[in-house]
Amino acid sequence: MTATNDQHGHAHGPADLTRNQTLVMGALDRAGGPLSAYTILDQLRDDGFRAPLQVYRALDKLVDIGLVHRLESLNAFVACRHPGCESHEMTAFMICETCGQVNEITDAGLTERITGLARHSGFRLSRSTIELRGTCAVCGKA
Amino acid sequence: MTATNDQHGHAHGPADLTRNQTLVMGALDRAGGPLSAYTILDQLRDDGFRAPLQVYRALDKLVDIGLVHRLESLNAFVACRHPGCESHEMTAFMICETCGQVNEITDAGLTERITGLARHSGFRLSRSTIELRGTCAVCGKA
DNA sequence: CGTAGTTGCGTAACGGTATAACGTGTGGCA
DNA sequence: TGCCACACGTTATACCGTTACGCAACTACG
Repeated sequence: MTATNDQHGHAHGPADLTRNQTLVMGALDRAGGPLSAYTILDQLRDDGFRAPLQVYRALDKLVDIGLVHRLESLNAFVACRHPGCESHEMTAFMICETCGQVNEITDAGLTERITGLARHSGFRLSRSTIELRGTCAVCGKA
Repeated sequence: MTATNDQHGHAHGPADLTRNQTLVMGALDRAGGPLSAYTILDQLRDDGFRAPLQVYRALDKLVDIGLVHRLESLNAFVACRHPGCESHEMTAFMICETCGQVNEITDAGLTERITGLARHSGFRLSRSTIELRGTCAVCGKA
């Protein structure tokens, strides 16, 4: 296990993950695409994971930190492509229904349009889910 | 138009719903807001509904026709506010986390922005999920 | 020191969401 | 007549997520 994942550490920073959080993050990084919580659980049996809650607790924290996104339309989770960036509240995803590839995008114009719509209605925005389904360029060629 | 899907006879138009579909649609209309499939099931026990599949089959069809939307972030379903309009592939929802009110909106600028993003990536769009969470104007005043 | 508060962890049990697999009946049509 | 497509009913099961409980470790503070 990596040296910096610890319960006793006090570093502020994204590297400040517990063992379970590190394991879940690793599973998502290895996958390079969306995984369901139960798939993650299965992949971490050998590391001592036994119950869904171990996965969900880690995921909750990782989403909170901004290292992971939840895809509502898939009931799945995916590692953030550009962690460290800010606007995790307004991220859009293009999900290819053929190959399963997920493309994460943040577009200033889109963000502006949506915040404008909300403001216009007097709606105070806390988070947004924007998931586009279809066929990616590669699969579309076939 | 190939088939009538009404076992009792007449064959025209969007009002061409089966008994189960009509009952489910009625439940959603009465509610005036999102309902989970199991809530619908409970409400239709007296009409002979006994199993989730009866609800899900009706919902699938209603969503297909465009009379009902699915809210992915709530695992719930809501009657379309303006049935008959076309762009059901690009509808956005503002969901108040305080009162549960759902506001359905279609904005030409937003639609254009998103189709533009997709086109730019060579992504062929089939459907979209746009769900904004937050606090509505009424609840925000309190 | 002791005690209380906080956080993460492990386990069991459960509840909510959705589908698979099977069989029935009906109407349309070659 | 046989075949097909469609809606329906029922049982069982899979998948997703949470509640509730208790334990251990660290922190803060008197």
